[in-house]
Amino acid sequence: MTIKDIAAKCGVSVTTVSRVMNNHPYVSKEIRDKVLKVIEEEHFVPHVGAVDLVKPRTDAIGLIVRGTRNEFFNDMIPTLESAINDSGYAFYMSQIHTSENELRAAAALAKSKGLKGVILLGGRYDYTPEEVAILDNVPFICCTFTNSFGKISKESFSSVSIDDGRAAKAAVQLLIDNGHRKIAIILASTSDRSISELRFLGYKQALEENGIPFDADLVMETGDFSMERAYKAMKKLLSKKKEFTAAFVISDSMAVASMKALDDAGKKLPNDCSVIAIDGVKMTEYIIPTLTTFVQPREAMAKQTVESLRDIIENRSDYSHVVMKTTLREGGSVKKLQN
Amino acid sequence: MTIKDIAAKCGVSVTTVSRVMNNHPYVSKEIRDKVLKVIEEEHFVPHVGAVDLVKPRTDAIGLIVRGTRNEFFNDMIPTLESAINDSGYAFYMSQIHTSENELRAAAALAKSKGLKGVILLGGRYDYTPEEVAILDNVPFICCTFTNSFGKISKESFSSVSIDDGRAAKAAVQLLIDNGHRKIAIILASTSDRSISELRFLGYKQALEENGIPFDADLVMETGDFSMERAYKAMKKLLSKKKEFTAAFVISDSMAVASMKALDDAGKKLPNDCSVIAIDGVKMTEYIIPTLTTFVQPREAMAKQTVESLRDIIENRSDYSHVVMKTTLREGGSVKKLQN
DNA sequence: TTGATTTATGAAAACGTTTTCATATCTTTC
DNA sequence: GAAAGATATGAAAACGTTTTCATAAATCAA
Repeated sequence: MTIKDIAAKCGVSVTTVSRVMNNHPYVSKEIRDKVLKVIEEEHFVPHVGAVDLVKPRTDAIGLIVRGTRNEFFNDMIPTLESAINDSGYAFYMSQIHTSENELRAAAALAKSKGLKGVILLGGRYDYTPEEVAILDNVPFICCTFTNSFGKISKESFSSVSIDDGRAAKAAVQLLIDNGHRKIAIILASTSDRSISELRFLGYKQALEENGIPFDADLVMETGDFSMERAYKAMKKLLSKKKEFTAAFVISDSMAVASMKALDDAGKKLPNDCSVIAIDGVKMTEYIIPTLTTFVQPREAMAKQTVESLRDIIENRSDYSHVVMKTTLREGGSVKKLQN
Repeated sequence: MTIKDIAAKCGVSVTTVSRVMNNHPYVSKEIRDKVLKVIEEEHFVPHVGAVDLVKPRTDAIGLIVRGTRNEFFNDMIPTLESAINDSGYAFYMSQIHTSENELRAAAALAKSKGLKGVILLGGRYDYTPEEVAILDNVPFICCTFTNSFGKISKESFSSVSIDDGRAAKAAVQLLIDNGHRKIAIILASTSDRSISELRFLGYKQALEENGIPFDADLVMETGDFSMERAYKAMKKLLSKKKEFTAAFVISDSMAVASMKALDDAGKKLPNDCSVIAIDGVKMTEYIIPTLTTFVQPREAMAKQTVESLRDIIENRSDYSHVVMKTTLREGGSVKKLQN
């Protein structure tokens, strides 16, 4: 069923049908109504490929989501989509595995859909200008990663992120302020050029600034962000018989799993062990005890991301690197130590 | 940058370039290499619209997601995507608001992308053949809804679901078996032709079969599936000073929020009040106490959905209505009542 | 050698739309 | 009642690709 068939059924030309569909003037009411009726009857929907070929495309922004889905991504995606649609851009999304090259994927999406800009969710923090070159000057923004510790090359793309290092440092500092000195950390990796590593650096900085010696025995690397692994990591940590009064866990869901491991081992929360995290998963507001965590401002981050990207697309400004504030959400999982 | 430009740069015809890109034989190694090199250099990516126009499309299956995102949808979407890709179909997705007509959206997506079939996540349970007609014979499957209580019209589409009514009944029966007779229920709506209503019917059936009088005072309608509302609903229920020893909450996240409300009111879990739910949210396996819930087999449901849909597309069988088994995951939130 | 295959290449049609241009009819305006 | 403008319609070109058909060169079989 093509526009030709519709035209034939109505006894008019394809031009007229096209005009009706695109609300051009200069079509008599009589014909317009008839065409609309036939279109309705036949459930006719134009072939997007054909339209795409001939119409100057509507401006579109693409989103590349890298790695396995997690709660943060799942919150960000619809928010980004709305923000993009609200600014009159169309939205395309492509999900890729961690093993794929995200910039290559971005370039492919950009080219094939004629994108005006690309957002990357879940990349690294250290793209070089040479790597970004593949995008062929399509504006590119990285949502999630930070320039803390000067590890980012700022010349060829924008970013919106929280300051992972600073948030981690603040989280650990909060524990220290509450009298904790033996603080464990549970993270995915100490050296993957992403969130995990940055938060690890924040942890170490906080210890250092407070004159607390770093103890490698209190560092648990899980390899990923899963709850299973976090649970096991905490179990293993406990089995070491190494004393600690608090744990900084790099994500909320991992923190929940760690708390369960503590509870299963007979530890009372938060008395026997305090737990603090970074993220802001909704459900952790309702667990018992409520998780103390530094909340990433998801909605604001999504909006800022689209705004920053549009600034480049619409030539209002050059690359920018916006660092958003995390907010401490105090729950009941951190306890003041008396000694 | 089109295929023409590439051809010109290589001094060959567009035909040859096209052949290179589609791995046709009968291109000399010399030319093939040259073309590939230029394509690489120019970051050339073919215009999808043009390809779409002329190539017999790869078979594709579409997914319509209706309503606000929730944890169940977020789990199902990537699983469905993999299952679809694994069977060699391309995947398209479109998210719509509850206010939009899901069948109309499905029809539009199907037409414009030339879909072989459509999956609907989050619809109602009672589509009539007349409504489904808009799809113009594109196979259609509803994932999530059930035929319990004979409320489904089976003639014009397939479905994969859990038996919401039966699961709800089993959940309530479990509470009764543990000695509970004053059982509250927290749900979104008692009459919205979807999950909520079906689970409510299961609750009532269980009570009836055990000779327990139905008490409307123990029914709390929240209006949606949010944790905020569930929390408030439980608070309100508690303020009624109406005695109850257990609560059946229709979703895991709502159950978590209810448990928090109980805890905040000084009730000890599960001693002062047992809680049971249906869903199987990962995180509820790690909360304290672990939530007792009937787990929806997400992965299996996704696989079955794609399989059932392919059965129709590939003419192996007619419409089917598969009801998947939920599994009781016993946690610590249900307590045997001693009296 | 001849003719038949196989290999290699290009010209042009086709896909389903939109849009430009041309044309025809209908209103105005004087 | 003629010129000018507004309104209404259609023919055909254009978009970027794939594919069919034609043709040419190279290889093979006798």
